[in-house]
Amino acid sequence: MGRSSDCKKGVLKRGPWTAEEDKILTACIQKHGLGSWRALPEKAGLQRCGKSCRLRWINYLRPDIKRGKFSLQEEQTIIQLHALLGNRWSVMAAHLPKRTDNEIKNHWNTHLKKRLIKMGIDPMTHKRWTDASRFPSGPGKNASNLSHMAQWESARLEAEARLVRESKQVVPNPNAIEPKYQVTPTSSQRIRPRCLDVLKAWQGVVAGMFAFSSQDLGSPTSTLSFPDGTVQAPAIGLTGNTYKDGSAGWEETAAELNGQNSLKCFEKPNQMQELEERIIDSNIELNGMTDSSDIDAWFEDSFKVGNCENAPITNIMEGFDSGVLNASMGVEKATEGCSGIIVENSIRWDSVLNLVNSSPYGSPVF
DNA sequence: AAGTTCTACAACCGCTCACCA
DNA sequence: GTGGTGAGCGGTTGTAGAACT
Repeated sequence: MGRSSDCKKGVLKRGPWTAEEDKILTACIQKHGLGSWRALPEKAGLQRCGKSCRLRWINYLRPDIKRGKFSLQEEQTIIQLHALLGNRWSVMAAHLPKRTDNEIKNHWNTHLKKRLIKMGIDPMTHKRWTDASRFPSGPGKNASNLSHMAQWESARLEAEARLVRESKQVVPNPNAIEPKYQVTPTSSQRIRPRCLDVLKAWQGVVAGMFAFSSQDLGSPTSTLSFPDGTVQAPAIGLTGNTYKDGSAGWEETAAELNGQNSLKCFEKPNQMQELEERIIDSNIELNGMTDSSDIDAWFEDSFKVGNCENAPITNIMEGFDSGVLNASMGVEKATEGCSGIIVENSIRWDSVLNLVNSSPYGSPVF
């Protein structure tokens, strides 16, 4: 199907937006709310197509956008999400509060992708180009992983489909803008899940791979320290977090855990309750790095060869039981897998790479 | 100082999907 | 069931400014 771009019709203005146009567009949206993008330019008196207005608003003018440099946490999250999701920028944006898909996409293409290439890592597969021996390639392991991956993918698709179904009944605002700008979506507006909860579950599982020692102060990766000290998990899209500039982040994500749509993929409510309580009670800790050379060094160091003898991937995947995502089990097993080891950055990133290698990326659904 | 190349990112384009008549 | 329409998504392009020669 498809249709021709309405931007081509007539003599509509194109190219960079002027401050005056921004002002007009913002004023119009403040006055009338978000309705039909197609009708908006005429309403506002702008010589732009609706599509252009939408893009300008979503990527630049929207009040809830955080601009500026990406934090290390954000970069880590992007890399991990990219490994899991591929180029699904909008889904990634849902996991990076106040960042737009366009911004994430640009940052990936201009920064992260290049850094990975520089380090000899294929940004598409997230595998090293050279040292293939580092990845177990025995048929048995592969078959095992594939089987688990199939389970995981099945569960993921099921949960995603369910969320989409449910989101059609509940009507959240898809734009996550300040209340004063919010409008009730029309029936024709598609409601997309703000955040795929199954990803949280995945991240919960992934969290088990990063049972960092509190002694590991050299890393900028934030960690969660649970009161009972049994499980530590990174704050990767899963929990509250604090950026190095002091601003709080991820509250929204944490808050979502309390929401009615949260973590429906967990069939056992007590598992989620436990996780939820731990998140709420957790102390967020961030080891900040401010110097860019430190950051580069860390980034490179993060991908240096290391090894965790008790490779957690298989264990984690075993946490999936017939499509039921048993995050708790995954965390425990993974934690156990590397217990007693002072986990260094290299090992941590090895885990990321290992995870990536076991991720369903590249399958038709991704 | 001038010309060239590189980089970052805003904006556009074409496609797909969901909704509706 | 079918086709038109609006909106969203991801890939790509255009361009301004920075860095380099």
